[in-house]
Amino acid sequence: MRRAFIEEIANYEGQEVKLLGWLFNRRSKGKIHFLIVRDGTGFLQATVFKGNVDESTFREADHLPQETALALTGRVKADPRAPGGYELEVTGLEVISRPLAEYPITKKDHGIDFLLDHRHLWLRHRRPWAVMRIRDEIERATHDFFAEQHFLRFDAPILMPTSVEGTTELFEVELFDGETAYLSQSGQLYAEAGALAYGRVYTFGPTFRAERSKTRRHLLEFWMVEPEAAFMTHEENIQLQEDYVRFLVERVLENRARELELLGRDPKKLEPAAEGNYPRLTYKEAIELLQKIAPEEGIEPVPYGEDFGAPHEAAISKRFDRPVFIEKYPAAIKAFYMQPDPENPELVLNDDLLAPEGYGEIIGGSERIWDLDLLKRRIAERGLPEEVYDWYLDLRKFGSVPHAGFGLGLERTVGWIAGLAHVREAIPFPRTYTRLRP
RNA sequence: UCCGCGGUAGCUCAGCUGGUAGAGCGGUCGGCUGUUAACCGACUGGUCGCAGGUUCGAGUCCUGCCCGCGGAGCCA
Repeated sequence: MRRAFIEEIANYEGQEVKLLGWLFNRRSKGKIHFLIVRDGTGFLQATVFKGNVDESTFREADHLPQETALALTGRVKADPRAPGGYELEVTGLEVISRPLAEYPITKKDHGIDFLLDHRHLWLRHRRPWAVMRIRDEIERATHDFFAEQHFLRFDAPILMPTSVEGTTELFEVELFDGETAYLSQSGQLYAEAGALAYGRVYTFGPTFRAERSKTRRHLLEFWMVEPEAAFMTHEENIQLQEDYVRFLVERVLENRARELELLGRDPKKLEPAAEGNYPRLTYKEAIELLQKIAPEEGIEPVPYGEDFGAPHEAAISKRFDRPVFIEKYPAAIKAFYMQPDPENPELVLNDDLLAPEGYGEIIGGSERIWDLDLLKRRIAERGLPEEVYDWYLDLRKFGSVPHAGFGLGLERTVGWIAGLAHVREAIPFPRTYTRLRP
């Protein structure tokens, strides 16, 4: 008999199949027991009728605890009364293992703290299931997109000798003989080496920030996609970002509609982002917009020359139905490696992409300085130690070309697309300021 | 680090002006041939975050501490 996966159960209508999974919920109506079974690819209602199975199996089916591991056999039936439209009419039931204790996650409400304490089990439930399937789709779409665009997957190291930008706090790791290394906060500098070696590369890996952040947008450990391309200009960089984000949203709408529905995420809110034509504001225009809307939004306007806070980003992104670019920030408030704007050297050729509905920044990108002398000058101006950038400066000595790239925060992107209230649900085991376990 | 809120049964919570701690869910048993977080009945359940204080008496009032949640800053 064929083993069926719930994801494809419609293909087996009328056939006898075998299902391997776990008991998720159980309801009984006396002579019919309804078993809700999950197999990882989905959730399916199985019906056990008195008379279809022997007496002892029928009795046992009414007493199985949640999370019993099961092998079921039966016929697949279409039935409008079944959630999802299909169910399994059970003819054989084998218990593979029984829970050894009372399962802690019940059908009713739980607080977020309790659920995160039991994250290893909570992952089995519907909501995390839907989120992880959306995350998987976004990761897969990322690889598909960049492969089509001639990008090489290029893995950056995680142990680093020093900070990339010299600003954010780093986690220290002790190596041998008391030497200190740091966990990567960005793979960008290495991606630049990759871009000059292979033309177009992207990194996809974990990133660490030792900040005492306690917000819905921050994790200590998160995943970042960092494409970097030789000969790419600021304009092309922005176009690439739009094409990429648009592709991600399209793919989720196409392949994960059921998961979005389960999460209560209205796909109509995502459709504009799948169309493209993302609006563009310069930093200066964004400051002016904030001055105009600050009173009605109940926020303080930002003086020219300062960076936006989270409430400002939210206020701007709320004005648009799709992601919005903000470009050309003052060089003074941005990283040392960003290329000056030829039209105004006080500005840099950078951009942030803000997700709509107040989800905030999901991308930060820029054209990089490719002139050796200018880069050295910027390193000196920021008081950064030139010797730790020796290999990075080499990239400007040998065949230097204009190049650009960006970083996309995976959990923030998943959070926005899935409509989550907090990024901690966008990763299997979130690491936050107050949580290291499980 | 700062601001705000909270900690009572395995879970989610109620507990008023101080008077011997309660509901729903879960679990167990029973009933029901179409349930949708099924429903109905019975049974099961407590170091009221910790320490000290006021009081005849503290879950409730006071002081200190611990832990968590939400937000800010930082950023993706």
